[in-house]
Amino acid sequence: METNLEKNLKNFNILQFQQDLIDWFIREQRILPWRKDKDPYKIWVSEVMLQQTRVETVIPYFNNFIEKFPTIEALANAEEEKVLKAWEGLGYYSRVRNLQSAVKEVAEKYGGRVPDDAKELSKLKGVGPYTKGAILSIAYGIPEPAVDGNVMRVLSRILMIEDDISKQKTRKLFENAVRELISPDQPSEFNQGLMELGALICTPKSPSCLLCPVQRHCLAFGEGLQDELPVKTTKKTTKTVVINALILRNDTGHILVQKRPSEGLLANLWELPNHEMKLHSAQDQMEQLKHFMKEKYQLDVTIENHFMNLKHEFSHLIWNIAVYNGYVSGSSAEHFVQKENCMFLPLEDVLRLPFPVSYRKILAEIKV
DNA sequence: AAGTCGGGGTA
DNA sequence: TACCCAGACTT
Repeated sequence: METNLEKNLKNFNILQFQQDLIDWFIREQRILPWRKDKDPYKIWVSEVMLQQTRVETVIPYFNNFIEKFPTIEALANAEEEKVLKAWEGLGYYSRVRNLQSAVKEVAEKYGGRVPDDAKELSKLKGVGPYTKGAILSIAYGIPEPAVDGNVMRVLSRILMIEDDISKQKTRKLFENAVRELISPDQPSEFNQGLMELGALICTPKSPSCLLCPVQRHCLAFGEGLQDELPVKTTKKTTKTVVINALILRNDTGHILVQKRPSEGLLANLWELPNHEMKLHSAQDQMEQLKHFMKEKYQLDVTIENHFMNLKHEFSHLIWNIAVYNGYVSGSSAEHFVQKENCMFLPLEDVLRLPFPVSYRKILAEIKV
């Protein structure tokens, strides 16, 4: 039984397509910091940073990260807190915790050399099908598919593939397509060419087909259907959570901060003491906050005033944060025990810790 | 297969 | 607003 993909590849000039794509990429590619050499470690770092993140956003983070952690050994031996600080603001923080964990494994098991084997790469934390293929093809010149969102969009148009790209299994279909198309001699340029084309020409909306170097190969353009592809179903459920947060000072003006749990949302980042508002409560917000501080920290706090409100949107969640100022007197605070994940610190020390963007915006408003 | 996990740029 | 971005992991 002939598949749809096989049918559409039948009259497809693969060699000419490779040459048109690769020639264009070599001619038009952007100058990017991770393209300066083929150090597998740097390629790896860049690929992890680029997951669900735009190139322009990544550039300064990449430069700073490589400056601080220039080698496998440097990252393997770094404190997690320093590593998270270098990732602060980039989002998806489990990426960098997985990266450091995997780098430690490479240092121990492979003598600090990034594996060039698909199975060994797949065992590393945070290295999925895309990142594995990107490292193999870009750093080692091995013809493996590296299918990301760009590649699925580009190839869905070129090959008229109408499968839903939001489905997990569809990626395998595109990997098979790439295996048919990829240049065995220049897999790095081929894979990067597909992604660069998706970023610069074959964009999600209003693709620049008149400028496209592979226009003559594109089945969707031939039919005028480029705007109908790719097929992607969307689902979005964003619930809103109301949060009370407290800037709590003690007699010396130090501020209470705590470290978030090691799993889940914003794992291992720091935050101000806070709790989720119970709606329909008889207590008002300030009463709930005072009660919460007594229950969790055994602190008798005085809420002074409302400081600011902040709305922070995640992909699937919205935080409405109401921030208050408060203080705790020495007599009430004297029994408080500083712990490594919960302590009073002077503001200058607080600012050295890694915070989510939402809390960093609050801290930025605090004067002295 | 569906849900979780950030943040910012763009139309 | 509603996508979308050089995805991976958990359930």
